Amino acid sequence: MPELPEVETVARQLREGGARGPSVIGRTVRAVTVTWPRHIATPTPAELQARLPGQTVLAAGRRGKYLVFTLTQDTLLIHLKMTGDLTVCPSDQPPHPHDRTVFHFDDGFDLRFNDARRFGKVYLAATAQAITGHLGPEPLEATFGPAQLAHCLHGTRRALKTVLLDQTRLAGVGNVYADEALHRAGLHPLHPANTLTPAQVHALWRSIRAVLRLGIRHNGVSLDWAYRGGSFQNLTRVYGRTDLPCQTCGTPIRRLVIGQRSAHFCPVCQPSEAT
DNA sequence: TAAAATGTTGGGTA
DNA sequence: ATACCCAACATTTT
Repeated sequence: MPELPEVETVARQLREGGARGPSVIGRTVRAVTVTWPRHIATPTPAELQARLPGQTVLAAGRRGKYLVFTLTQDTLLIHLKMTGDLTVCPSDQPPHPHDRTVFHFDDGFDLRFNDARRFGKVYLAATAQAITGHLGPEPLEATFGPAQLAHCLHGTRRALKTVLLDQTRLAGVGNVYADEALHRAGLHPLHPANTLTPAQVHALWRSIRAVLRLGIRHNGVSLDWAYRGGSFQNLTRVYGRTDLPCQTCGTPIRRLVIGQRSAHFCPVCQPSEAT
């Protein structure tokens, strides 16, 4: 369940306690079970299992689509990729079918990383920066204004949709929220990124922030078995609505494949400028 | 059965 | 050197 609002929802729930179990803050790792070694991106599984015990969780947050846990010595980062989810529960609770990496705390609770597709990754590093240093700016930061978005779009003729998904240009936006933001801004997903007028950049900036905030308010998007607990899927205007009427103008929503990802848009509200 | 699904990365090509 | 495309990762669901 991977985009910024979904990751933000998980981070908040793990920090404050909630739908994913009690808070992780203040708990100390006793041991780590690794059932799928390739889940551990860095360091080696053995080294991770040696370094984590004894470290206490001091903070839980998010950078882009990475969950960031600040520990006593190191920083633990988790990327949920397509199907990952995290929950805190008593250690004696029976495991779920796709539990992969389990962090056992010394107080009888576990932090369980469930991941059907096994694309998720665990990182342990001295600083978060070592793992997230390549990411672009955070779209919801107070300092992220239209000028910062213009910089993200600068110097490439690639499709807007492709650039919005490029985490090194802008962190956190994924397939659902990119489509929704482009629809609200009235921009075609294939529009070349470096040809927007200042007014269009401003509209896109507002749309991105509005859509991400709305997603967070609704705890993200629930998609079948992969992620549960959110309701934003009921509010999408184009994503997953192929052939259904545009809620603005009634025209059937169309679907294109751009950069191996589906792009949903309204051909009337989001006209293609070129040719 | 074929197709598609929220994401990234690394290699090859132009 | 840079920009960009595409296969690969592994599983489930429709």
